[in-house]
Amino acid sequence: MTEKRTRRKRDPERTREAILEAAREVLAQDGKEGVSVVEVARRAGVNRGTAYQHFQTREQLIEATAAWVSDKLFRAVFGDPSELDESEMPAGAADVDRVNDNLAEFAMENPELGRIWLFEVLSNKQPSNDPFWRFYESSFKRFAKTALAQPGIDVEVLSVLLISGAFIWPVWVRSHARTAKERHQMMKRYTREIVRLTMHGTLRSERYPDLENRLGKRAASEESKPASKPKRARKAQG
Amino acid sequence: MTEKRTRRKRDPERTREAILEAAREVLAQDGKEGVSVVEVARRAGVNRGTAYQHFQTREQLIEATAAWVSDKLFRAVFGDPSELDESEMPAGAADVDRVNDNLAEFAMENPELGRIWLFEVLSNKQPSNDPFWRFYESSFKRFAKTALAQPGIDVEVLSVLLISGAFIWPVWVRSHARTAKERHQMMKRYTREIVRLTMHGTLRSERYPDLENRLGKRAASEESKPASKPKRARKAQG
DNA sequence: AACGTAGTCAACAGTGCTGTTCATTCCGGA
DNA sequence: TCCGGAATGAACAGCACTGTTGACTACGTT
Repeated sequence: MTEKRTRRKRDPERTREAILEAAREVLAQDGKEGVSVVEVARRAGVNRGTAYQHFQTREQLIEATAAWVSDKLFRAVFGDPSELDESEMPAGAADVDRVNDNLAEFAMENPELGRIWLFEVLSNKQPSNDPFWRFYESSFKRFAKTALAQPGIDVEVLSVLLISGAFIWPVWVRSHARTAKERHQMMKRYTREIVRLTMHGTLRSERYPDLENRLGKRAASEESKPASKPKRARKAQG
Repeated sequence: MTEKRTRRKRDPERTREAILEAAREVLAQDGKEGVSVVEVARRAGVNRGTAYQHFQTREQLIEATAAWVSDKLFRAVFGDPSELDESEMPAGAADVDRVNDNLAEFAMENPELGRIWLFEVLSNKQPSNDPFWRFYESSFKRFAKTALAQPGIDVEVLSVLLISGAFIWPVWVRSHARTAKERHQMMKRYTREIVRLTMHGTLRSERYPDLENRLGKRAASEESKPASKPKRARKAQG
């Protein structure tokens, strides 16, 4: 049962990768506090001592893993960071659309990776420091300024919404999408709904003059009740 | 420095609550694997032995905490579960709107609670078993069937999107919203953008016949390339 | 005033992890 | 062929936590 030692081929880089890969797994499964060097080494099929040769401490291992994940994500969605010049980036709807497609695809193919990244970013004090997130938001911002976009978009809110959704959809869906084909279908469903939503929303707006009013008075609204108890949903103007 | 014992007033219920409250904190901060009975007791200002009197094992403590959070969420958004009869629930747009408002408010007032709940649910094999999530989705489903809704909505995708967003927005925003007033403003920004999005989307749809086409062929689309490498965003049809 | 019990305290064995050290093996490139 | 370094293995002290026990203390109720 002890499926023991085949001594690892001597190849520092691959070994390092193997350790990071295992760390990624554990991180995805048990979260930051659940990562132990013992467990990571075990999964990587590597001696604990070896792990300590590559990463001085547990903290550094976790950090390196997070950075590694972040980099993978950025590259998958935007390509090589070194060839990127933000000032000359296009901002058409098709670009935004393509970014969202890339994102959805990456998230669907790497559910755990996405989850790790999201949780990790959100547990920082300054989530907006993450390169991917900054880049995503700023490209959206450029688009929102064009005449092609609807007026009055709150880019920050929308970015949070779309990024969160892209990463959480695959996690949600993983129970009923095991094959590549199924994953592809689920990815399509997601991107399609995003397109539909961005094109038409969910309400037939002509029927809701009162909601339109609510949009009128912008965030400035302070007078309204501070509200605390759940306002029970009652019969509508249907 | 040792801010020692003031022996706790004898009140089992409050003590239990205090422990759950502390467990919630730790859970929010360090995740499931980060919860230790020692730390929880410490934060609750309670002897470790006392914690073990209320919860037999660490596992049970965590479980109880998760259940407690889930219940709080449901009540905050939908009210008392016992008075709820799904068959006679209304499904107007105003109801959906109100549910989203309640959700946004709760999430904004309890960022950690929301985060815990979301992560906890997503780490289950069958996330859709969660009462809140089921209820949310089914009420949305009823709405989508009415003539007030846009046609072709993918309710499941949209539910994931909106629930995720509602919980993650506060986490995202917490760094720049410390006072109740700021939180309220942030909450308003969020709900406003959701209303705007559901009313108008983000694109001026009349300008994008090709995207419209993409909506035409439904999820059935299989012929398209399996796609793996990031399609670099290039100049659009602007 | 007395009893039952919530809460405190200290000690214990057991477990699993961290970080370190040292000896050993063996691979690959010079 | 030989040497440096990659990888293994084992051992160690130290720490933090789990669960359990037994003795204690003070509070609230009856």
